[in-house]
Amino acid sequence: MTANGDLRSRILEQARVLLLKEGYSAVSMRKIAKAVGCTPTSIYIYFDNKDALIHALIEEGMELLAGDLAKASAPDSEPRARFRGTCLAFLEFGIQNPEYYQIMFLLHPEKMERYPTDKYRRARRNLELFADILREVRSGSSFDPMLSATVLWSLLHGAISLHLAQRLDVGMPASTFIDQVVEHAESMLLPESP
Amino acid sequence: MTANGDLRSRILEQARVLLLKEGYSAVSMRKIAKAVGCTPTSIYIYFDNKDALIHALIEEGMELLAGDLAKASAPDSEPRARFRGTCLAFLEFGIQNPEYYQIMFLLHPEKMERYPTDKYRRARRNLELFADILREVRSGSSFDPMLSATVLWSLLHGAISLHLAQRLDVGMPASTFIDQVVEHAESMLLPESP
Amino acid sequence: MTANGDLRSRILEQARVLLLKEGYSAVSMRKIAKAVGCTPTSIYIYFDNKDALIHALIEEGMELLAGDLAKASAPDSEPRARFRGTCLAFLEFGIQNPEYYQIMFLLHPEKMERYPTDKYRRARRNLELFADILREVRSGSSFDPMLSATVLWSLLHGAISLHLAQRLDVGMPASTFIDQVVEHAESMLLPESP
Amino acid sequence: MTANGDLRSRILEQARVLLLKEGYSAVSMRKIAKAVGCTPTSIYIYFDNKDALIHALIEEGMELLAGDLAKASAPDSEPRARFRGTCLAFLEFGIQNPEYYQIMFLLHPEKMERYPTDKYRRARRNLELFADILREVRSGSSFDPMLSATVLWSLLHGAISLHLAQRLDVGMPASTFIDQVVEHAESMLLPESP
DNA sequence: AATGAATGAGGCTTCATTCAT
DNA sequence: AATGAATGAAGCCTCATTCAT
Repeated sequence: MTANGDLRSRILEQARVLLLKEGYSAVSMRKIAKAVGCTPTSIYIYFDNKDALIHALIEEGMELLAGDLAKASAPDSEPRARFRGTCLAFLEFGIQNPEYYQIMFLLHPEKMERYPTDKYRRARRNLELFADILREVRSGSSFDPMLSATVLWSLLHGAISLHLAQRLDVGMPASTFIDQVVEHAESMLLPESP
Repeated sequence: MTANGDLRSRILEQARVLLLKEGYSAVSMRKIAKAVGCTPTSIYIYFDNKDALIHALIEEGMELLAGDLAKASAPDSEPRARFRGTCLAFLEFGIQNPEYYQIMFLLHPEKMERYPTDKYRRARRNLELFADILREVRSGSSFDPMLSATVLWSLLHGAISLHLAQRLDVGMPASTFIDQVVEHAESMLLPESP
Repeated sequence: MTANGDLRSRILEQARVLLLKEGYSAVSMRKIAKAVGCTPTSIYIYFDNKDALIHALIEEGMELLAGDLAKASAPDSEPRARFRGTCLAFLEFGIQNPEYYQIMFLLHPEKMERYPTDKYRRARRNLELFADILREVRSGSSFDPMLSATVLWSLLHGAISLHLAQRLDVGMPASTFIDQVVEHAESMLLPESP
Repeated sequence: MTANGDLRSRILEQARVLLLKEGYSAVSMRKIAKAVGCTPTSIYIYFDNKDALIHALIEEGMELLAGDLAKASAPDSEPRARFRGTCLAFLEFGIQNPEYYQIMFLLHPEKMERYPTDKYRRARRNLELFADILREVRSGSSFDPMLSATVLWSLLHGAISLHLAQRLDVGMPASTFIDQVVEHAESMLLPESP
């Protein structure tokens, strides 16, 4: 029983694996159960329904992303470096964890009817983090930090989305693209270095 | 007799409506048929299968977008204005036609197995359009136009995606956000105007 | 129009091709129409329904088989040779024309509800042919020719059926098997040659 | 609660009944479910898919036939009697269990795509049984037992097939025909008894 | 804590056929 | 002589979920 973790976490794990391998619409209670080695019914012991399971997964992803971003934005470095580092951390989270990213940011709320709205507020915090960094790095100049953070988020989100949807030029390595995105983010938001 | 217009276009229309109201995964042959007021079988008179139907919709969307972009990028105006106009046109297309945008740019190719690859090339042309405009507006400076166009596309795509997913600050009017995105796009890609 | 025969015969031809390529249950009015290059509706001009089409095909097959058997049983040769030749002709008809053989002898009458019973009588004539040959070759001895012919038919039919169902030993060439069947037929029905 | 017996065997039973009444191609999951009194979905609890259901039926038939043949070929009788008895047992199995015989020997492998090949090997064993008996009864004479067994099988199979397809002379009682087949089998394969 | 049995709804698709033109 | 439009029935199968045990 304790051998390979408790059932709840094994369910989440296999759901994630399935998500990664076959995409959201191919994830079903049945398939998860088969992958885990239990019955579909057992899943309902730990999760009210399929949405609740997905939400738990989103929760996990949020935690992970929050950790990555916190590390990258730690105030022990020069502001511009923190800006770059945080952008990079976000981009890399999306590219390294496509299954989390998909359910966290690519799923339409229409599919998440039963998702308690307050959970979404958590995503807002990432925005505030970006706003904070921008405030610091552009101290003095007059601008709307939340608005700029939103635009920045758009850029990063768009870059990840296109990459995950495999709609980017196939010839270009991901790392090159990511670097370029960060560079453009800088020239978009940071004052020309002296 | 049932109503007006030929069945084929009514099918496409209702498919679009459903797409808009309930999202891609809720669009089914049965539901379309019910919305149109015909039998599912009838749909197969006009479309080989579900994918073909979706692809016809994509085609329509591509046509529409191409028209919008062509108008906006017409060479009868000053380069910077064309840059702004084209960005705006893309953003507005996405926001005004969420159902088209979704199937055109948000669907994973995994769901589009039967989509002929040459159709995807058409999407690439939009990228080239942006690259052309960038080349013109930044003539002289050394940079990779396709790469910058890709980053620009990421920004625009990200902005539309977040808007469509209703993940933007609810307080802010869409037009404000759009304007800000275009402005940021300028400062990201255009040389500081003297 | 006259270029590639009239529609009726082209329909029959393509039905036969389909039957051969994909088996009975894959033959549909739609597929035939597509293969012919006309609409399913057009088929109904020449055939009342699907069964009628199949019956026409059966008719064709009966004609062909009758021809083959008539040639093989022509009274210009020695009785034993005619016996051998006629058996061989039947076996070869089945193996060379699996599509005809299938609908002529392997389809259950339950699927042929609308088949006029008098058509089946035609098949009986083949039986009589065998009976005639047996009568001749075993002139004098007392036996029931029709009964023996029926048993002979069973042997030949069984051999063809197993071959067509690919249930025979894969290692053995068809011609070897056929020869053996004829030889066994002889020892089953013909008096030991002096 | 619905009735008696566990659902799995009731499904198999009704499938058999349908097979008998309406033929293979009329056997559908829906019809089986309706006959049993459950939903089509329930069938999938016990069988992975339609083929698996049919294969289970084939399995049952194989078991039955194997039992019949084993009893008939038991080495407690005189060789010639065993020969006769085994032929008779095969013929009677086919005539008494038309629904089993149909799926076991009359279905084309093309319709049995998902049928594991090793299951077919089981059918081959019947052939070996006949070969063994022939070896014994014709000890001494030089002949190919497997080949002769195959021809014998053709005869028996053909006889059953024609009977099941109702293509035999309607006037003749089945038992007469069967007896004649066995007698002819003897004169085909056994040395003239002194 | 977990299962086995069952379901109703719905997924895409193909069938033979008809009817007005 | 031929078609285009349409249909109702049916094909296999998967879904999330529930309920009694």
